[in-house]
Amino acid sequence: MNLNERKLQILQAIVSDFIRSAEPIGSRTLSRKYGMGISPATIRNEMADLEEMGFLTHPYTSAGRVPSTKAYRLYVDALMERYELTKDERSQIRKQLNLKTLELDRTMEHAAKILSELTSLTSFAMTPSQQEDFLKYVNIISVDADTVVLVMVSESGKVSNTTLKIKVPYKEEQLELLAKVMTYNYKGRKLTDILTMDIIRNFESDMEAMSKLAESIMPRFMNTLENMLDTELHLDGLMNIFAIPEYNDIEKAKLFLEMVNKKDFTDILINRDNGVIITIGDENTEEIMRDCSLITATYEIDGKPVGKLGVIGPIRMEYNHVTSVIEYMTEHLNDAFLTGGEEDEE
Amino acid sequence: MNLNERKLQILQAIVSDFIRSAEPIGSRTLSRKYGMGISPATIRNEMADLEEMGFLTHPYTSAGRVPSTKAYRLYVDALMERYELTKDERSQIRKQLNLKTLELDRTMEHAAKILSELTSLTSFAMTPSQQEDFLKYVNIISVDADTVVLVMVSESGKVSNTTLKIKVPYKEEQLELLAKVMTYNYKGRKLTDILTMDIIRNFESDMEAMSKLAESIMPRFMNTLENMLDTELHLDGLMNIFAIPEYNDIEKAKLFLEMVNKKDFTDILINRDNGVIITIGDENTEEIMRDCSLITATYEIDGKPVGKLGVIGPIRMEYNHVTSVIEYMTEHLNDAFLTGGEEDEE
DNA sequence: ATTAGCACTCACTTGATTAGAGTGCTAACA
DNA sequence: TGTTAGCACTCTAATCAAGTGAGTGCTAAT
Repeated sequence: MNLNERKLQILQAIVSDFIRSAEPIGSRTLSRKYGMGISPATIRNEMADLEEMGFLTHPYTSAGRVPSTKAYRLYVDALMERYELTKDERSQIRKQLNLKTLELDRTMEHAAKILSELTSLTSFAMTPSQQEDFLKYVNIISVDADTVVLVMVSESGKVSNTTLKIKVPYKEEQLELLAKVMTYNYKGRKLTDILTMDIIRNFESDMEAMSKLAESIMPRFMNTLENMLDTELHLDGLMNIFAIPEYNDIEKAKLFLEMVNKKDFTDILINRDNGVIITIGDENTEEIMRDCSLITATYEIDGKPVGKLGVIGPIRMEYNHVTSVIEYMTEHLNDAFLTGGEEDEE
Repeated sequence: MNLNERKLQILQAIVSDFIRSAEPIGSRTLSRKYGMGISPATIRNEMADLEEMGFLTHPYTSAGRVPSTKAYRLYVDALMERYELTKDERSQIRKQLNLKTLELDRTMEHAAKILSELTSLTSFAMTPSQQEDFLKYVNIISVDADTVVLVMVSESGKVSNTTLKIKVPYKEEQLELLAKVMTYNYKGRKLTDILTMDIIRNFESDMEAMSKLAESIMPRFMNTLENMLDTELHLDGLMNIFAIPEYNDIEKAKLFLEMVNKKDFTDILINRDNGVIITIGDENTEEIMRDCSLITATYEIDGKPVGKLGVIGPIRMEYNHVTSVIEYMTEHLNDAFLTGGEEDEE
């Protein structure tokens, strides 16, 4: 038995109808709705075949048919027709991504927001991992008699700061000097290298006069450095889950929301391949995501893949629409980062 | 008709029972459970009185009684017995609040987390409004040929930074000088004043050589300054809502989650009085919060009330427990800020 | 190969019945 | 006069039976 043209047509109709309605669809309805010149009985026969081949299932004997993961996969790979973004959608994306700031964090926040608005799903955007980043500048600013702010800037422009109390007496000039020395020592080093460098010890002992001061600052310095390496995940459209019939069950909605808020979820995203990746239902290896579909895409800076964005929702999602939006967005993000916010003014 | 001792006792029993069980309670059950030596019939009579006085209601003729807002109010003001925190609870609070950092943001995040964990409710913590803050230091750091990071530190230790592209050519020394001039000009000024100062214009025209540079930086400087003035709200325990029977309805849970995520909610919190404030059900003026109770408290820095934290949940919440936790936390926060993170090490 | 016809299945709706918890009222009691 | 026992009554929630309708699978006719 093989998939002839008619079978594909029927399967296509079932999948796209089910994506819209979330209701199992029967032979009679299908025949009426998509009047393809064949009787319900014929459709029934074809459906039986498709079921045997694993593309359809039955919730119970006399319910309509429901597509299986395999059917969605075929649909995504071959059956679905490409969705052309409307003018409004395009302009909304361009407008919102038209970066006012070069700050990745805020841009990503925006990206997630647009994505969830356009797809009515839960979206996410990850800032890039900074593993390959270099330290650029360190400064220590005195705020108070015993309080200082430590500011670090990385090559990629990420800024991190931390406030701490100094328990040893110090002079402003000492801070300034220390900051200069730190900058001098660590400038151009990979953040990850600094964390493992012995240089810190040397440094501390070298500078007799300021060793106490350095001692009280270094642990926090390292700590903040570590934080700079963390990727950050922005979620948006969390509440969209409530509009989806599949999650019209309090328990399911809860599990979903807990899942995406867990750290595991970030890890899952980090470990996904680059490019636009769609995993449907039980194609997901993680047990908890078995009745979701996940679409992720990579965006690039200077042609290097650095962060990810995408959506997560029910298996029954509008794959064509969602992928179109995501593709358009990543292209536009890439551009935005390349041109470097040329349009930085009102 | 007035509230004699027995009526109060009965009311107290009803409220505390209902807080635990969420089920309307009848005379017979009450008599059995809290064996207060009077028969169900007598309790019924008293209940009828209490109902007439507006302390109890009936969901329908033959259901048990349910406390009204008025009853909760009386309960909170006079009836409930103080809850003593357990050793575990105390130590958990102290441990978690034992600030490793002096950063308000992170501390508040922690505070919200503890609060939601201990109360099983949705909690929040607000960073203080910076209206009374002063600018301390400005620096401009070159990251790239045409990219700079603007760093600002306020007296209170809040650090804000923003990255921007400079379209005019510049030298590192110019940046340094500009930063120095800006610091010199704005240091010690109230953030809000700087925003309205004419001084910017003067400054820009005074420094012929760098006016172009300044021009491209100033708008963003002002912008970031504005952001520094914003209060930030940390929410935690959002998912706790799903464990509460009152919100076992997908629609209600949704409304609740949307409410606390709206900006309005922050405004409501900002506008509340200082100290520990409890508003119960329809005591809340905001329509949307009519079937919630809100408990907020203020914490202080140097004896000055600056931020708020609290919980929001169903009217039927453990007021005694929650208020004890909140009180202990605010005290401890006050201390923590006063001593200034003395215990800043492992 | 396609289709009409038919018996059958199964979730869902509706209505009726019942059990149970609780109330309000009255009359008896201490 | 306050308290209590007794009783009729009310209302929800759970259970059950019957009916409805969309859908299926199979068979026989086209």
